[in-house]
Amino acid sequence: MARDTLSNLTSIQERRTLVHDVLEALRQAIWERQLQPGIRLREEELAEALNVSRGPVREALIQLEYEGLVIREQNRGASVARLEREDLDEVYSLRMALEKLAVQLAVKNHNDSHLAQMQAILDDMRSVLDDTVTVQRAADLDVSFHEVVIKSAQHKRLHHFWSTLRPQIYIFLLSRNVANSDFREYMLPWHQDILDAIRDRNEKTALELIETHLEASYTRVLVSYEDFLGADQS
Amino acid sequence: MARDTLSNLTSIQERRTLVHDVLEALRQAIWERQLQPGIRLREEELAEALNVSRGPVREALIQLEYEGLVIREQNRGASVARLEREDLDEVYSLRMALEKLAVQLAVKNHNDSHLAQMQAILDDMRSVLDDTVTVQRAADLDVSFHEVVIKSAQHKRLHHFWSTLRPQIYIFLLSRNVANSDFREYMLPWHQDILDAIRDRNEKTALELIETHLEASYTRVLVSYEDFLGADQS
DNA sequence: TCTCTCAATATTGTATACAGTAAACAGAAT
DNA sequence: ATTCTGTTTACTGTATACAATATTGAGAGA
Repeated sequence: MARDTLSNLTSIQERRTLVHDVLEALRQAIWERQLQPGIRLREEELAEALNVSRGPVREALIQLEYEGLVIREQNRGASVARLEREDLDEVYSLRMALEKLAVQLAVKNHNDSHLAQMQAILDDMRSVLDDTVTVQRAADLDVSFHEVVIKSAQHKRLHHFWSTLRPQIYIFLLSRNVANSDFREYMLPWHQDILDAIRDRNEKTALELIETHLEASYTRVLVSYEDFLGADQS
Repeated sequence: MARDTLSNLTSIQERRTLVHDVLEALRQAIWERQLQPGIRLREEELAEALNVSRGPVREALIQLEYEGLVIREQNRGASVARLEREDLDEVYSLRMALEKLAVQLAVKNHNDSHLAQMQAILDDMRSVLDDTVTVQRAADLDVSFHEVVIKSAQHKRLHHFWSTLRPQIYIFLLSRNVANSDFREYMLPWHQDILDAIRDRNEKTALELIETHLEASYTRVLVSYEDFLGADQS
């Protein structure tokens, strides 16, 4: 059999573990607010609901604690984290520090594949501009772009740290009101500029852009997230 | 009973879990190279050696993976991470990004307790200068000081991220040759300067100092760690 | 009525047992 | 000799069962 034939096969999906499935289920439930902030997460209850045993659930909860979506206390179990305004500040200040480092390295270390991935996401953004875009879709595209930037830095630990922050970033982005024009107006050009600066290996510009972009993102999210928190008190 | 009386009691030691004990045992064994890089860590073997069941061992291995001391692969188990030169680069570049942010915040957010803790560590450094200092003691003091700086930033997630990096930082610092004079000559004055800048709320100076200090630390560790890796090939 | 004590209960922490996967090896076919 | 294939083995992934802890509530005493 010719090698060419083989190389055309799409690689089989990597075998998944129950921990992985539980993680996805819980993250999504938290994102969608089916599991509201403060609610207790009993291992056995979750295990029954998801048709698995306590072991995988327990491991998933440990990882969710790392991701900041869950709080765990000794002998008292886990609960969904309440993300307050200070948490938004923490996440964005850390994000800023990590992404500044990422951009500096990306300018040096990116390859064509990274640029192509970024461009593909920008194309997706452009293609959905006319449609009615859901917050989820907008947040997906936004987070995805930044993740490629992080990847293009080729720094394993940086990527790992940022990935830990990602689920929380996603939560904050979900609070954005898509009816507002920020997505339509700014999402595409901002990210395009960042991509250009990375492609041109212009470190100074890239740094300035990521800084401005994240500051602006923070300001916008702050407003919508405080509305969100306020509306939640009911 | 008067409140004053109560507040004088030293808080009882927090009840420890087996995961905690296993973590300490494994970290120490890795630091002391009883568990050498690359060696396989079988859950059952470790469980027997430590007189616990596989559960706590498994959870400890998950956390050690987060700390970069252990590699885990699907259905293939865990092994002690091999920290190469690139890993040193990654750890130090991340450290730099995190500690720069920390110092900026520390200048604003520190309190008297933090300053006192830093000063206490400097006093310890001074008191051991004449003695023969072990690498462990030197690394302990060094890492401890930086941890207080991080704490004084009052940023939970920053502290958590840095703590994840700490065990690796410690490993690299352990490679320093204490016979060299760097510890005696530089350890104390450098850290003293950083403390002073934080106390004086001089952000610009504090930032410059932490940057210079970490660059210098990196350069010195790089030399000794490459010797260390080289000697290890035997 | 309030506080304290003590049992009952619920839930996590830990141990053990079973199932599934992947590497290692031996033997057969070429 | 070398490659393939089936079987074994060793280990992790998962489930279940037991122990320890913390919270709750009811009753006794002040």
